[in-house]
Amino acid sequence: MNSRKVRVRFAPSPTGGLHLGGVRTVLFNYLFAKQHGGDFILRIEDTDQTRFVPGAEAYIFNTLNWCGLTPDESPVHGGPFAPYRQSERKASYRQYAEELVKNGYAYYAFDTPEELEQMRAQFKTAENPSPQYNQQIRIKMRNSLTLDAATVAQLLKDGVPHVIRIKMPEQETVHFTDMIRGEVSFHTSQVDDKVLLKADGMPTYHLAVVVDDYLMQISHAFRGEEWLPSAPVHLLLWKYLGWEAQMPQWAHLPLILKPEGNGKLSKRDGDRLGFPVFAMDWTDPKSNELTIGFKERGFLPEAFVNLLAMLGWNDGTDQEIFSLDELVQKFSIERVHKAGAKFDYEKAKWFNHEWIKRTEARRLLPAVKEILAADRMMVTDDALLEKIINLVKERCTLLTDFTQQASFFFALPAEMDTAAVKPKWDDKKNLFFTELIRSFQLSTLWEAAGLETTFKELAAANQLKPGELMLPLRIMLVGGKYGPGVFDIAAILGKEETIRRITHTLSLLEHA
RNA sequence: GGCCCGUUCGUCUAUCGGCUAGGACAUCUCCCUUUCACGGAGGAAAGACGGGUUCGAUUCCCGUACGGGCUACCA
Repeated sequence: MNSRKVRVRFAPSPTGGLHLGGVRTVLFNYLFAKQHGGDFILRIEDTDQTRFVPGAEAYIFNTLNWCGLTPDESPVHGGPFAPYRQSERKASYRQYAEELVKNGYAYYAFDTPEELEQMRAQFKTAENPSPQYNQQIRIKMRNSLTLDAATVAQLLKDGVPHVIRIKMPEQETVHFTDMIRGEVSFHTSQVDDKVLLKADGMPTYHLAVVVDDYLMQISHAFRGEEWLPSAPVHLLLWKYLGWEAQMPQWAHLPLILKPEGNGKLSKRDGDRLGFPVFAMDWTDPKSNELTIGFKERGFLPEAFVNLLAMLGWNDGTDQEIFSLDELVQKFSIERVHKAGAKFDYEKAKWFNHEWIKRTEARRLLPAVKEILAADRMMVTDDALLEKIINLVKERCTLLTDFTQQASFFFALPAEMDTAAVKPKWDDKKNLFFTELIRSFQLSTLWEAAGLETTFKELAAANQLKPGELMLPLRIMLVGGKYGPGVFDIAAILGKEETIRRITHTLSLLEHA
């Protein structure tokens, strides 16, 4: 259809943490671009100066970096179409708005916020709870359509605050082909006269997105479904500005919904239901309130990207685990679902579990080290840690699970679940372990299989079932009813430490 | 309210007119394991409703219902 270079953009407004749905939009943009050998541009849409949040832009970059979705062009990466922050492009928008006015596609409006409020109050009825600045209303307002030319000229000359609004045509049907939804159409009589240029001289999203997509030669525009209703405004702007031939192809992505059904997923749902919604931790600079992120919850970026991709897309087979590279290869926008998807945290965790299981210990090492360090466990022996990771990773759903699964290798268990053995504890068992200590002391070869043999032979000699003794040994070494095979643990702990822990617990049981 | 979009197991989804409607998560049963997991076997579980079109509809069309989005000088 068009053979020009694929250029896509993600255009967030830096007002806080990056929502999971936002990251998915990035992902689909990225996949599409990379698959077609195109460029992925990050453009910051900071046209609302009242919503500036310090740190939000840096957060976006950190998040993309963590996910491995690096832009080719952005405020920090630079590029041939700089600047990539709309606030820095402010000067370029007015001319286009003025051009629209000159050609009769837009008009000046001098209504104050109070007047607008008044208008809404005045026309508000039960049937029409939110009156719009549309074809019926605009003739009742103060704008260059109702005021005579001289008055308008004077107002302009006096520097009276005003906006520029698009003049929606009366009887037209605007339609386009959405890459996901197919044919979509709107009747212009139902669309209001959106503000294009604000009184502060900044463009609204509607103008900025069209101008910048044009200037930056964007070929495909992917965004959330919540933008669908304003699509006719954008379509018309492309046409009125004379750029129709260069208009990108649109794709409106389905929304990510709350687990229990009603509405799109929000940060609040995560807080309420106990799962992350933001990609990474976000601390609101005003309230200092911390919102947990997937990263800090213990998700691998590979898993995060994978689960996001599967929310609304599949390759038509039963495959569910995809690497980023694989996604780049197999992704197709046509296979993206139309309907919104309810977010299922259980399934999200499953993806992470799968990725932990299939990721090499060596690559898990830095993250695990960090997690243990957060628990005051400084591990210096990488080789040892790697061995431990391999031993326990299949029972870790989140990276943070390594705290429980691995820390007993490095420190005496903080809690000793002696209650689990005490009810069935007797002198016979006590004797057995005393003897076990002795034979462990004598053993020259310290490895799992050998220890198990020693253990079982000794049990037989004492006429005890090994099964009755395994749990006590586990408690002695681990502190609780979890962890990998006991003899594997003993092998890693080493002779001295193993004996020390058995002795220690024995005395605990005696004095309890 | 208006406009727009959507609708297959509880959840994510496969199906592109003829299927015993498949898979995954969760759930249940069993096996493995005298910890917790992993793994294995099996079970229960779905086409919103009503009309068409058709030899035949989950699949195409139209209504209805339900769900969602938008309705700011926010994106």
